[in-house]
Amino acid sequence: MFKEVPDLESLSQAAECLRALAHPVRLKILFLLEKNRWTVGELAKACSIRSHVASEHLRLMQRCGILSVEKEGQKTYYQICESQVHAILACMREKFSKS
Amino acid sequence: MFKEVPDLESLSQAAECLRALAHPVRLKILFLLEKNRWTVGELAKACSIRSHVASEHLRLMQRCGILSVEKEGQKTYYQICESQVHAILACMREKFSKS
DNA sequence: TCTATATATCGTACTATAACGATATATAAA
DNA sequence: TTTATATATCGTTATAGTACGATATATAGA
Repeated sequence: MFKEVPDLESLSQAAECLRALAHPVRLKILFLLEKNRWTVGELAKACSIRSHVASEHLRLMQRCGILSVEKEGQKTYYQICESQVHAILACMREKFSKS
Repeated sequence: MFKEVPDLESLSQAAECLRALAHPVRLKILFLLEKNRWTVGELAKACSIRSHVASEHLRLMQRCGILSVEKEGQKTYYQICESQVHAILACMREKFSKS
């Protein structure tokens, strides 16, 4: 099996996904979501940001298929629904974790 | 071994690296560099861009430690020097390749 | 030395992102 | 129904990223 370079359309989609990950707060959110789903408010508190800001980051990642949503009453739970994200988080952890 | 969330400094560095990948042309360049080193001009031609634009993309990726340079005469060869990049390219290929 | 080639850099204009306050909506509880 | 809580959206402003033409540098060959 020899590896081709993806076409421009695929490359653009891939770039869009990577841009969605490429923000310190969004990365933190993803690391928090690695094991469990969290609500907007919980994530906002954990990241020391206002919840409407968290909401915008979450919606951005949802739009490009990284996160999925579950509404329960007032609360909205977000979780990772794109399996490749775990591999990318693992790469980042390996390269940047200070241990 | 339990997984911690990286600190903000690490998250910012990680985000910077991901931003360096998150562009269709830069992704294409990286896919081309997957096996061999290429010159600026070769990459520019393969990506249908002017070589000074290629040069800027390459320098950007070099600055954050993704690419390394070898000058030989007039030519400048770039190559991937960050091993995690291969894993990320594999993720992108898996998700976006149309096969 | 002069010229061509390859690459890099600079200044500018354009576009995209991000953060913010204000406001809107939706649910729950009083 | 009124009020509080949780989340989402909007409009604005600030900042960062991108592409471009022009120009600079560095090497090779005539």
